[in-house]
Amino acid sequence: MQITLPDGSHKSLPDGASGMDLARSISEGLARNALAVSVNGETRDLARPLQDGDAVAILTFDDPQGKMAFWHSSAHLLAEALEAIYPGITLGIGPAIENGFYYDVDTRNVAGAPQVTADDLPAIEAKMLEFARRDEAFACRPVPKAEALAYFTEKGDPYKLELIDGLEDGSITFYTQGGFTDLCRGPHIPTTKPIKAVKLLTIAGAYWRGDESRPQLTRIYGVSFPKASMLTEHLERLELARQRDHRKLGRELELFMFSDKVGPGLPIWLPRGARLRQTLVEFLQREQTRLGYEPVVTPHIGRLDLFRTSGHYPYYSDSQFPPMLEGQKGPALPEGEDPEGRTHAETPAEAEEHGYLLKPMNCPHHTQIYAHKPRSYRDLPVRLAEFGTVYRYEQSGELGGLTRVRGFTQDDAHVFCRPDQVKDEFKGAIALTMTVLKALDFEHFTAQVSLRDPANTTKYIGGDAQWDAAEQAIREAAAEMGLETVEVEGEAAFYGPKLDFMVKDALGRSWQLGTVQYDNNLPERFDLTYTDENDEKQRPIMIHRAPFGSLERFIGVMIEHTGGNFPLWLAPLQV
RNA sequence: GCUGGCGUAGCUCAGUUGGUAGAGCAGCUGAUUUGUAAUCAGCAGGUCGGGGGUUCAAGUCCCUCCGCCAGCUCCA
Repeated sequence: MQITLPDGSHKSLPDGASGMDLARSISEGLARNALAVSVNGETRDLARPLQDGDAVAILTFDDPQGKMAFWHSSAHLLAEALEAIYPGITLGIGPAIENGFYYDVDTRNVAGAPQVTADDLPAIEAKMLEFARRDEAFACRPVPKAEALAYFTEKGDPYKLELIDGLEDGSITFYTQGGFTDLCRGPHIPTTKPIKAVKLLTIAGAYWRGDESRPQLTRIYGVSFPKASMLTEHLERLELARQRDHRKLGRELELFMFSDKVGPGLPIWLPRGARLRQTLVEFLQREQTRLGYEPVVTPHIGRLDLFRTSGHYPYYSDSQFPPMLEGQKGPALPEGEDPEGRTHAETPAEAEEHGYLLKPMNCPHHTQIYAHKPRSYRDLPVRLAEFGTVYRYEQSGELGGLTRVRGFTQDDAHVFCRPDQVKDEFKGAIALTMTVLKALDFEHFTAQVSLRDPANTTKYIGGDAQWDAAEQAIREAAAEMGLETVEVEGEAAFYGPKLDFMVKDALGRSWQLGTVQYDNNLPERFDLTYTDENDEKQRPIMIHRAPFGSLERFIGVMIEHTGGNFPLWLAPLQV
């Protein structure tokens, strides 16, 4: 049969040839830089014979699908090399990711139970390249479930068995290259040959299936390219990114510091950093004043009762600094979970405790400002803004630079409004956030709408109708502001859906900056009301919003975004 | 919190098989006034993250805390 390729050239294949055959023939030199083919847009399951009318595309490394197939194939190559060097090693999963690939492995059953360390990586790379040069095909074959189980039982690989257990019989495929066979859906490049340059970058622990209670595997991260020069460029880009790391620039530009004596995750602003920060604050304050926000100021601590009412104490004790108790110290907190995934319910002894808590957020305080006098529907929306410093006891392993800290200042505001004002308030908050990002030259950010988990609606408070309305209001507000969003189910807070702005740092890690959140929980808990036009009490909706998110994280990301070359109006050191 | 790596002057680093700490830059003093970070000379600066142990002797070995980094888990 005659295949017409996208570049207009023709290729003869025997009748009944499959997509795999085509891929194989292309890799033999028909098309330059070809890595893979897709048939009708699909890169998997190419075993089917090609038919007239099939749309065939040749994928190169520049095509996202081609790149993914390339990296995924590199992950298999990594596994093959590891098996060769560490006989008896057991394998978890090995996918392609945004910037390369990884494989999770367990060396417990290897003779001597060696740890794979960074020193071992060059030898593994060498082995991968050695295998790659053999030009082995990535051969796909469907396997009945029973046979798949038998294969990995024989091989002694519990992780693969667990994976197969969760698969439908008939949907299982194996990929084999050389002497290595893996459970895999594909897609892969036709042969190992194009993998010309490999760099294994880091090694880290990762829980099996992301579950803290399961064994921790060794995860080996790497990248690979079809040309050595591409790897060199990639590594140079990584190095440039490291030069922009805000922790490095923050020290060199004398913007902020940390002190072991003060404590981990507690940034200290140096004169230049404080000046920069102050300029940002003044900028946002001006914008907010124009938009009808009213500044308020509240203390850094509050009574335990305030946080009992808000629900933050003691449920989230794990992520808070311990309370300052008056009188006797309270009992140790018991283990346990409640349906909302909170740490534990309050014991009678704890309910008797009196004392104060460093505020983990500003909202409970702000509810008291709203509640200090009767509110009319004519007063709404009430917009209370505060640059409020909050304290959260983040896990030690999570701290890093300015992007994840234990004490930080939110450019917080809470809007108390009527249900019919929700959409407009979201629009206002989105507009403000976009204004801020634009003023600071952030062009590339994403926005995520976090919705309920449809599979588990019981953990959310409030009725379906209210949720539907809130989710719809956010969607419409974003659409009307021209904001492109990605919707993610199951990411909503238990008290309401939210909209988050995300940006990436120098190392490609995604951070949430600005946020707009719908809340029907705190108004209920604090029994907030307003009087409507019929002289009846109504419950306001509360909207939390922070265009920067936190000053610390925002400035951290901004340092990396600008490489320290701030817009002139922000530069702390002027000529 | 977990796995792994790391922790020597303000910064970047060197310190060989354990024998009582070095360099460059920055700083200070003096000289030089010279066309784009990087002139010359001199000086100062470290209880080698903290504590404990082994040893005649520890930056170097062991234990234990603390902190930093990568990833995982988490992120109200």
